[in-house]
This record gives sequence, structure tokens and C-alpha cells, in this order.
Amino acid sequence: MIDRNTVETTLKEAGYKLTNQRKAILDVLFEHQNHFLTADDIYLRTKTKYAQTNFSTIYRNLETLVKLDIIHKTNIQDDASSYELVCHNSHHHHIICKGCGKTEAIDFCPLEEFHGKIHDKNFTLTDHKFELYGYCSKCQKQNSGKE
Amino acid sequence: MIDRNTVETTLKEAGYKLTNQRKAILDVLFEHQNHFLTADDIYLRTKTKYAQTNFSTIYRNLETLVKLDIIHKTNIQDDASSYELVCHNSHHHHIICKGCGKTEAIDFCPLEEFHGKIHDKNFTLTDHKFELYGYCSKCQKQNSGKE
DNA sequence: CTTCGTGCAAAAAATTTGCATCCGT
DNA sequence: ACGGATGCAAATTTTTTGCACGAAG
Repeated sequence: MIDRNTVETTLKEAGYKLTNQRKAILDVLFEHQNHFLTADDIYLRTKTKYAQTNFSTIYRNLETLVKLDIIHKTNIQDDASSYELVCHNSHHHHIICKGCGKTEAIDFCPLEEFHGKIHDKNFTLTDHKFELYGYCSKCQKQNSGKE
Repeated sequence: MIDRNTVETTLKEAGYKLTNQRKAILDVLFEHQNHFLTADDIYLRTKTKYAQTNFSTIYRNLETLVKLDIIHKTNIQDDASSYELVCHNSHHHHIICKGCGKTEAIDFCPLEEFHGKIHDKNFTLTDHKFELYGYCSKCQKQNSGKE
């Protein structure tokens, strides 16, 4: 698990300042560990903590945090971009709830299996994505009610 | 491999008409099998075949084709949406070149392995994504030259 | 001739940027 | 005081929509 201090230290060491807006964004991210939030979500929630926060600031900071590997960015189901704190140090993947963005880390990485089976001379691999989508128990109940 | 006739039949059976714009878009997609193209790419290329083609038409048609499972949509590296003809009937995944969008199908599906190892009671899985990213032999050469 | 599809223009949504000012160190 | 960070407004980029006209079956 990552902690607040580590994150703040990482930022400082990279030459970034600890502004109130930045802190508010981190607050939001820490309050929603294991959940992907859209930029808009983060904007709205950050605003409740630091009212004058601006969308540009959010985007600029999210970009910074991604660069420093403090947060993780993905596109749930090819829609809008979502962000989540990187909570684990080791390489892992996610199960993601399409309803609420809740995530769960999974240790299994298909690449190991894959390497054993296939060797492709035409591609030099740089990275990969393995994501499972579904509904968490909570969203499942809500959905079954609707349909 | 999917063929042009099958696609046209699928469209007709679903009650869609075979317009010139639609044909031009299919031309482009068939000329770029195993490549992800952005909506913009498709727009530009379709325009050379049918000059008055409009962006709205492109988006509306891509949406239709996705719905009919004729094309596949993804976000290469969380950036813009890209589309590719679905060329294989069986379930499979992709290796995707970050340079040119070229893809290669891989038969390996990590889900089988995964199911054997992990059973998660908190999530009902609906679908998944497994994508490998890298550079194809061509783009690799170009990149090594640049940097 | 009926229904679906298209172009156009405009709106909406998502993201980025320039610049003057502000704030953390 | 210096340099990064922010707010604001405006520009871009991406995607969607309403509507009248045109075209496919």
C-alpha cells in the first residue's frame, strides 16, 4: 500500500510544490482508493474541498501524477479516461466494476503464461493491458432491480 | 477471415441500407485489416473515395458497425478511439503496434488460466481486455533511427 | 413511397494552452 | 525573490445531435 507521505515526498523530490489544490486532489484520490474516478469526478470532489479549483489544474495535476506513477490511467470500456491511485508496488492487474468504478487488484499476470507459449518475432513488446470488467456485488443488485 | 459479402449481408439483415458512404467506409476498413485506425483516419481515407463524406456519417456508421460486431473498438494506450475490422470469428486478443496501429491476433486468452486460479465472489465478470503493446519490426527501425 | 441515411451546422463533451498573477520554498 | 502552479478564458479536439433533404429497397 502506498501512503500519503511517500506520495508527497515523491512530488517534492521531483521538484513539484505541495499546493492546496494538489493536496485536495490527493485527498480525493486517497479517499477513493481502489476506485477509478473520471477527471470530472475528481474535479467535482476536489472542488468541495478547495472551492476555486479549476479544471485545468485537475488535468495538469493528473498528468503529473501519471508521469510520476502515483496514479494509474485507463479507459473503462473505451469511454472516458479514469484515474486511480497506484496502491501496489508490484505489477498487477485489475477487475473493474462497470457500474461504480470499484476495482480489485489481481496478482495474476497473463504475460508469464503467454511468454511460455508464444514468441513473436514481429513485435517488440513494451507493455500490456489485462483488465477484467463486470459488476461488483453492490452494482449487480442495483442492475437486477432495473432490468 | 471475414469477407465483404458477409458484412454486407449482416448489414442488410439488420435492416441497414448499403449506401455509397457505407461502402466507402467498408472499403477503407477492408484495405486496412489488422490495423487500428482512428475515426479521423477513417474519415480522411473515406473522403478520398467518396468526397462529400461527413464526419457525422463516419461516427454514426462506426457506431453501427461496432453494434453489429463487424468492427472492434479500442483505445490504444488510453488515447483516441481506434477501430478495426473483426477478422476472426473466434475469441482472441491482439498485439498492437503503438507506432502504426498494426495488429496481430493471438489465440491465447488469459481468462482460461485465470478462471482456474482465481474465483472472485465479489464480481460478476462480463468481459475482459487483454492487449499487448509494442512496436512492429517496421516501426522499430524507424524509432531506433530517431532516438 | 417509406424508411433509413446523409450533410450541414451547431452543440456538447473532453482536453489543452497562453498568459498574468499567485504562492510555496 | 525565484520558479513552479493556478485561474481564467479561450482554443482544440473529439464526439453527438436536430433537422430537412436525398437515396436505397
